[in-house]
Amino acid sequence: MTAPLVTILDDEPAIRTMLADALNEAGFRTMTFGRATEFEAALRSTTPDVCLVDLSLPDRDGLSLVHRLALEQGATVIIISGRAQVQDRVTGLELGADDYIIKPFDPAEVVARIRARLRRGTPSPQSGETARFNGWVAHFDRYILEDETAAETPFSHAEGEVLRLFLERPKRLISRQTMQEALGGAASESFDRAMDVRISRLRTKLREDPKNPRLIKTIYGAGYIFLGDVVWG
Amino acid sequence: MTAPLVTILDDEPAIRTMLADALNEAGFRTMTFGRATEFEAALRSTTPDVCLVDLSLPDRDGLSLVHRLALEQGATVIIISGRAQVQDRVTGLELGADDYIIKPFDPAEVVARIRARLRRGTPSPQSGETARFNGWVAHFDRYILEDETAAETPFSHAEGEVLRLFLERPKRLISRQTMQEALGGAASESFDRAMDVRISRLRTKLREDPKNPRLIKTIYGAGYIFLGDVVWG
DNA sequence: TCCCAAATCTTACGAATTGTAACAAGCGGT
DNA sequence: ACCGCTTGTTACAATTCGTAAGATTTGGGA
Repeated sequence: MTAPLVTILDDEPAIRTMLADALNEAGFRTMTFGRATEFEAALRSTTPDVCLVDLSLPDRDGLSLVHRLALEQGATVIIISGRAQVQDRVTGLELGADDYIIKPFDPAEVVARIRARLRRGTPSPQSGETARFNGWVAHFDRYILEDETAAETPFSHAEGEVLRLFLERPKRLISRQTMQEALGGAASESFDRAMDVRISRLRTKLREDPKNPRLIKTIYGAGYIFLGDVVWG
Repeated sequence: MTAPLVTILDDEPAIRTMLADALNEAGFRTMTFGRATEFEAALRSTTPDVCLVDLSLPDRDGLSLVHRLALEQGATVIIISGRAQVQDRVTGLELGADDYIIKPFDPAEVVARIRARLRRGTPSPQSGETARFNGWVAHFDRYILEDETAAETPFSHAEGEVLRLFLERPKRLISRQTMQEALGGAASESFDRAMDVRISRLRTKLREDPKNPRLIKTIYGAGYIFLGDVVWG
């Protein structure tokens, strides 16, 4: 568990050292750059956990750099800028920045904001065609569930909807209401055991022990939680 | 693929409607609350994607609410506050908030910041899942209590709420009052043996000797004290 | 020490919620 | 039309959890 690496890209040396000092003090590793080209060169051999980027760079348009970093590389980007207009902040964030800090700033806040980003862990896999979880592989393109012995169990469309919902929000409470909406959407109000039946059938295919389900937990009066460790792809 | 749900908790109606309008305009679903108790009640049946919380609430300390939301429920929390000191922002972020926006704010920026959070995907609660104490391991993610022989005893949601409360404040008096509020939040009203029953059932699962409880001790006329040596993680 | 009222514990019961087997309707293929 | 599969509906079983009420404990006063 090495310390997270934070890169600092700013053309003012004073700001670079101020940030680097504060971050080192807080237990991070740091790398500083005065020009975008240096920074980009370094990116080829390192993957920072968080990139601090000043928008006013001499050699390159900061925003397009942010865009590339965030969208193409999936990096966590925090903009530091002297431009304080709301519109600047909005466009910065929309181009993919994770946060936008205005100069002058307090290093303590920068540290706190970096920590807040890191707490959430890095990127998030988005849903695709297959997902692995706890020995199972779900193939949504083939409507097949595969166990660790490669035995295949087909699942239906309705079951797949429920399963996908669970796999997209693992370890979070999914309320009955949101599940209703996500599925048929038709709010047939109180008389809807349909959802329960779908879940029951899915549980059977996942070979859940009715007395002690390990993957799909019921929270009485609230909803369900899917407890698998999901990896999409 | 329903629109993300954003909850707004603020005691000023003008701000609530301003935010709700902007967010609806931007394509989000919204729910607004003027008091923390209402909000907490709603949380039992819904899981918002992002929670906007104003720190200056009439009926509860906003920071502790943020802490609970962020750490225990793993929710994405954005603080909106009139307190502009750096120290306020740092503590807010350190307590688990994902962002901190200062009043007065521009709704467009709020929208942009919410989008930035959602882009990263909604995280699942990572920390605060298990706690060890006196030979037991409580798995809050699985709703299971494990003894030293690895035998598993499931516990219900209501029991888990009580257990979590104890494990968070070990060796400190927890008054009946605070326990009531921490649990259902339901008004202290008149007859509330419900809490006693929850505790009784929890004691049974922890195999407490009724004559001589070692973990959950009753302080006559005051409340309870949990005596275990708790290690979280 | 003994007694009593308040506080707390426990047990039983029931309303609400959830699980699931069985049946029926719908749909596509033969 | 028949068959097999999917999926909703219904009916009933199982679970959760609060309420009620009697049992037990506590602490103070006689």
